[in-house]
Amino acid sequence: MTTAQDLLAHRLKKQGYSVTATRLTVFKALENNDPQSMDEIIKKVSISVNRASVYRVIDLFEKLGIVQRLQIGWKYKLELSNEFQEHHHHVICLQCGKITSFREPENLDYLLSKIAERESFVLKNHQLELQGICASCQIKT
Amino acid sequence: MTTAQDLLAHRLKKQGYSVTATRLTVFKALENNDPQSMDEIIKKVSISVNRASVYRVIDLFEKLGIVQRLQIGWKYKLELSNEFQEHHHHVICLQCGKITSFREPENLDYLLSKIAERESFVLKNHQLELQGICASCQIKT
DNA sequence: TTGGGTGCAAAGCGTTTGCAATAAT
DNA sequence: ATTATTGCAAACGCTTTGCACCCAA
Repeated sequence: MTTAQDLLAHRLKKQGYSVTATRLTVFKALENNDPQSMDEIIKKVSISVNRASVYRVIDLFEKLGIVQRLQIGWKYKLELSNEFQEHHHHVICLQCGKITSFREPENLDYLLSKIAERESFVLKNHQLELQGICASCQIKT
Repeated sequence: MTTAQDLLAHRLKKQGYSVTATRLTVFKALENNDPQSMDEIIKKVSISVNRASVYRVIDLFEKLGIVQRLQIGWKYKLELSNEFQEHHHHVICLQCGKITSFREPENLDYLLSKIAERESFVLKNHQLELQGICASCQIKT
């Protein structure tokens, strides 16, 4: 069985980067988690990893397509990319900031391929983000 | 005939804000333009408007739903929101950064309303952004 | 062994803020 | 006249960088 961490190690080596404790630690902080702010990640690993290194690791991970950033209101958050967890989208509550994930809607791919074709683009990636008011915030007011 | 600037003035007054030269200037810098970085806007109006004021105006505009921000790679860009120019989405070329707009795809609203319902969210807004390689960059390589 | 990776502290840069001057209603 | 708005310059906070040390291959 291949774990996500094996996949990470393989990916790093393939691109000529070392598999280090620092990189594994940051990866674990991201694994199986909702999108997190840089600050949350830094706090989570701060016992063993320096702030500057977190930035460097995230930079590298993004360059290698291991993490992706997501705009949540004014700030961005980070999460593992599609290869490391199933491709999905988000609904964000405008009131409490709660983030819920949902799977790729069925017809979306077809919809997007048509658009890309019309615009003469070769499609590489896409984001679909929804904002609204979540169930519990609807009750509150 | 009602121009976009009339609409802006009306919107400001309705919410209890003054219609000032500064706000009009920033608005004009945004009008009929592709998404711009904060820096581009600042440069464009710098003869008459101070940097700090641009930030304050953009803040206000965003709070009032007049502008929206858009994540383009690492940085964000700003453009007028749906009320001031037709609701639309973007395709961004990963190679040259060119941004092309396209209209709301036909079935998208229905698709999204179903998702929102399933997640018990009241839908308020959404973004759909595509990334790919544009026609002229496809030729280059 | 040796070149990439990391910690540390300092620098950089986009953004925000306090305050006095100015303009809008 | 009164209150909101703006310019200015300083402060702030997130992010990046230079350098010496350390560790993976």
